[in-house]
Amino acid sequence: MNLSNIVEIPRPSYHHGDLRQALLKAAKELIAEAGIENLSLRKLAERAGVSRTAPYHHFSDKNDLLCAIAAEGFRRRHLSAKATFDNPYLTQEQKFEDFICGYVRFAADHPEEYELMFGRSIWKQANSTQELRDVAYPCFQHQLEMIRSWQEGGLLASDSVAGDNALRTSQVIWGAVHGIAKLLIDGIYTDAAQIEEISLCAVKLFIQKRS
Amino acid sequence: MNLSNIVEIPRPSYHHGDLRQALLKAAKELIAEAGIENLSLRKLAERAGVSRTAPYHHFSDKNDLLCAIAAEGFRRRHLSAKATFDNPYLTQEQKFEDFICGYVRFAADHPEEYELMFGRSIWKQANSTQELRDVAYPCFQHQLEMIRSWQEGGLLASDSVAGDNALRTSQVIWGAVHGIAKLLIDGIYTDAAQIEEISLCAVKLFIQKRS
DNA sequence: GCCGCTATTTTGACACTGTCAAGATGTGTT
DNA sequence: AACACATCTTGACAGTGTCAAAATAGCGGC
Repeated sequence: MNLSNIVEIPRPSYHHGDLRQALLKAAKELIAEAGIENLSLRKLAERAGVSRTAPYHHFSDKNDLLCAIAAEGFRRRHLSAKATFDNPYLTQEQKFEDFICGYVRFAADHPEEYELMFGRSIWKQANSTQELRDVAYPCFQHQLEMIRSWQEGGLLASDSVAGDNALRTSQVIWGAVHGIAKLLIDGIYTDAAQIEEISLCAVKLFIQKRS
Repeated sequence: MNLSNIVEIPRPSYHHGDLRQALLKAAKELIAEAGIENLSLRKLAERAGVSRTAPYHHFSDKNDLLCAIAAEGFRRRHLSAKATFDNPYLTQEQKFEDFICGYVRFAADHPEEYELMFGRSIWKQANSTQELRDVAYPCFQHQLEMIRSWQEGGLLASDSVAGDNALRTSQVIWGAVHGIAKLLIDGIYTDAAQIEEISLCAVKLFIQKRS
């Protein structure tokens, strides 16, 4: 009945032509150029060629916009991690190594986006959007499943500890890559040249030794 | 010659009576109350009972002030870590466990201060004060020495890896506690109730297994 | 083809921020 | 008493996030 669906346009949009998407794109550019703390809604609006308050009809808040960008980052990371883990041609060890190294490299390659994804502002005090949580939690969950599988495969230790073992192990290993990434990004006592060495050292430390 | 040194006052100070110290104190209070991102120099000045721009005669910058507070945090943490490590009545294992648990507990107990110490703003792009670096680097160095000692004592693995082994191991372990602390503080996939369990799990994962 | 409804955008305004320049005020030294 | 200097205040500026009200554009129905 609807004659206008010959060409599929997700949102015809009245004035601008999908301002929401344009804003997200411009925001990512600005963040890549000058960092998150230098992103202002006004500069963003200007780059999108639109007035200061126009963004407020597509995002309730600055926080809302940041969450949307962060959600994209989680989607990308999740897909990438899944691809490696589901690759049937890789051994357990290779998958684990790729998880560690891939995680740190992801953060090092997109420092500003990573900072946004895990910077405190969007998670602290219930600032996180429903959308962000819907995207991020499956990502966390997937990490947990991978760890559990590596434990069952004997690659990672699974001595009895208090509480859920796989969860605890997952939190520690995630903490490790997260911490390494953060220290790297902030340039504290490390620099980009050591990424690979540190990641591989982490792999060695975590893998169950067998003599 | 100087008659006024009967009572030692570090800085007699003209009007206020050591405003610098008062500002640091007030700043720590405000941060503890409302978080770092809600600290403004104007509110700070008001609480200290002083005009908006008065702080600029004691700190060149907002960043300068933040660095000064962070430096205090590093001093405290350094002393605490040193005390445990130098305690002759503790075994290697106890010291290592205390290092891991103590680190995470420190962050969990003073989340705002920890966020300040390792929040990106003061380290990124050469924002760090000379004072801050002078305090923080010995702190980092001490961590490295502890790790090296635990490796030599056989508590931690020291398989040959690329580059300086103790340094790499130290970066990984520090990364782990740092990451765990960050995830905890930001409330990502964990909460305070799991601190001890996670820390102990980390200890178990890192300690060299002997069968 | 015109009218109204609603989605979209703009203009104006407010309170707040960090920081600078210039002036005022107190303190110690000569 | 007079000067130099440390300290603090007032005024100002550009920038920020966000709200309220007005303007504009596109769609349906008549």
